Amino acid sequence: MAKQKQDEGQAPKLTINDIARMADVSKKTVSRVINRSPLLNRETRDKVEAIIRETGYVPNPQARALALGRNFLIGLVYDNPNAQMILSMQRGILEALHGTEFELVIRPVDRGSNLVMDDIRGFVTRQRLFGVVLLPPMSENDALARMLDEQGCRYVRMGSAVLDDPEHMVASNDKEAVADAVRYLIAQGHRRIGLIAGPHGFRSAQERREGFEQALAEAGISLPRSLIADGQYTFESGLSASESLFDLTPRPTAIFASNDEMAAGVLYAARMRGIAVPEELSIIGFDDTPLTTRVWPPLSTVRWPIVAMGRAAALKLIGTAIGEGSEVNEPSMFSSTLIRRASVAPPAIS
Amino acid sequence: MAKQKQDEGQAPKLTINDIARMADVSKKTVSRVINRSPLLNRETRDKVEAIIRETGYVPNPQARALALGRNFLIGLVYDNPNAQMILSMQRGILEALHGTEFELVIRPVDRGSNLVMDDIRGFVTRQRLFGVVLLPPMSENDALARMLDEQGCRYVRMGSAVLDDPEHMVASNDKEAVADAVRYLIAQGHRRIGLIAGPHGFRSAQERREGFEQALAEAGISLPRSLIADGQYTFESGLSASESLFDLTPRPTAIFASNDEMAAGVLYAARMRGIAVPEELSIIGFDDTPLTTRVWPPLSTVRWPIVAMGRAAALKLIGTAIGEGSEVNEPSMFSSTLIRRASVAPPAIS
DNA sequence: GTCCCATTGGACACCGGTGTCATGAAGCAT
DNA sequence: ATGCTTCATGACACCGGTGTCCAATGGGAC
Repeated sequence: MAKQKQDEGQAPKLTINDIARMADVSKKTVSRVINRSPLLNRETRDKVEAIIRETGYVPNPQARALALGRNFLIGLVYDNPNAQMILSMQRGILEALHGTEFELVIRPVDRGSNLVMDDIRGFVTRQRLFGVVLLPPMSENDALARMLDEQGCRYVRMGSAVLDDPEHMVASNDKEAVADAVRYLIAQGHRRIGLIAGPHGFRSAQERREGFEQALAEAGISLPRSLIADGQYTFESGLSASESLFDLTPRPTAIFASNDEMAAGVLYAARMRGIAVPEELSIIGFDDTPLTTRVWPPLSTVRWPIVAMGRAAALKLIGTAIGEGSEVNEPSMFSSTLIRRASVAPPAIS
Repeated sequence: MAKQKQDEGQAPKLTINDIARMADVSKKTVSRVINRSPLLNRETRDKVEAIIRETGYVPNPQARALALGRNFLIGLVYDNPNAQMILSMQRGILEALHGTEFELVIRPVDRGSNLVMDDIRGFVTRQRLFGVVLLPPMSENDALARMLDEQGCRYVRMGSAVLDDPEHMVASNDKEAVADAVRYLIAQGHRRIGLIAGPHGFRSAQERREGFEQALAEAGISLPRSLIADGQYTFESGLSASESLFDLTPRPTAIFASNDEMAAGVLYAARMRGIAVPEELSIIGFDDTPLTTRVWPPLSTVRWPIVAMGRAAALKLIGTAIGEGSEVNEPSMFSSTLIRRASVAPPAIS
């Protein structure tokens, strides 16, 4: 059977012992070469390195992990409808991991389920993950953070929130960014501005709402409750939330949606009602997903540096591992910026 | 230092020896319990299981992998602009992996680079992956398949292609699905139908093109070369490809774009030119991404069962591992279906 | 009562690396 | 020439599981 496998042409896996034998040194010496130990004769090192290169030997990561008592797997935990965001995050994390021996293991979870906690616990303990990155809304769960601490699993939370714990948090200044966006609407002449808020319990939703309210307050514009509609960060919720805003008299001349999916919903709803964008209605979203440039007119939005934040999160995690005494100097707070596109114009003279 | 770590409240990791001591049996017996060995006294089993449950003991996967000579990591290799597709694929794979001890490790690669091959080789050998799922266009690389064979790494390719190797392939019938879509356009009365093809070298692009040509041939409609424009599966390429089709006289009354991104590009281009969709131009895309329902009018498209295909791919991979003699019976060929939305209408009477 | 077999559990080596410590050789001062 | 330190290397145990093989136990057939 074993022989048969060989016959299938599979390369027989080399071990450190094979290399040691070929180089006529002890396995420990080979181990020293692999780990760049400084107390090695240059000659010996070269000899062993040559053989490693020739044979294409790669140390077994499982054995290494076992001996070292830690492994090289980073987990990404998410529950989020925004595919583009998650993929960008994955990309950022992987950029940071590139060239290291870390790999990224992913785990989408179902926030709706009561078993999330157990699910994640199983995830980190079963594989003994080195660390995890938590995406919203998981990152807002403090019990989860405690559990990870207990399990001895490092973590970094991604959030659009206050920076209560820089070591474990990478955040963007959503509040200020939204305030900027709304100031822009006000500068264009809008006074009746609707908000489609994100789900209750999401810190990002709350931050964005506060930014919205702040900008209006600054300008001395009153904000009747009716101008705030609840959304769920989904296209459909944006669609139905707009309906209620459209029914108001007078109708708002601009709407800020707490994410792009909902902004697209607003645009779609406007189209169905025959409301011209941007002439009769200005729209601003949040996230700068590709969707914003696919629809007509392209949507103004707030862009946050997802990839850079993912990279920073990963570096925070592994920094403590590879950090040679140097502190982790990754920035923890990132700035979002307003992207101006054709979905905003001054309100029609009324 | 070690003590300090304890003080931080990290749960001390239990080993099989701890459990053995507590249960007053040998470690091998504990191992037997874990692996559900059938030749165990019921009493002993219960006793050990109780202790495992109480203590929350989880076997160290690295040690397990080392002893077993194989690990429990599945890789997903992709290079693809379609975020939604990749995420759906991840979801399908993870559904299949759920409840097993396998985890999913992801690796986006840059097809443009000459180092793709080395990159992937490094990926599978460094981590000694159990197997990988290859997404297009990686799945079309036969040299890659050979390399994986050599490395002793199982693989399953996802493709929209002929089923040359059911054991290693999960495919959808793109050709027939596209032919159906085009037949639908013909049935609506269209005779001048443009094609925006996918990138050269992509099997999916070729399949879709063949389906397109086949439907026209069936209907006895000639296809001048000018009605075929090249695209790159990106929104921008769809945009510019449409320009050349719009410049034709007479202008095509319908366009089939080989994916949704490009179809969205067509729609956008039409909007800029003031061409009404669907009155003056019908559009059909491919993939059924959420984008299709966000734009106006919603795009007709071809839906393929991504999640199910991902699940099938993963089951194929691990089936050989957990398969207790039972052959892997996952279907290898999946059907795509035409989704009719508002972007198609009979051509204007001309 | 004896023998044999089936059942159950344990001792031991092993997977492929790493840490600890000892050993031998070389370099230097005395 | 001797004694000491320094450097390079190797022997060996260990990480936490699993496979092999053998011993002990108990029950049934004779």
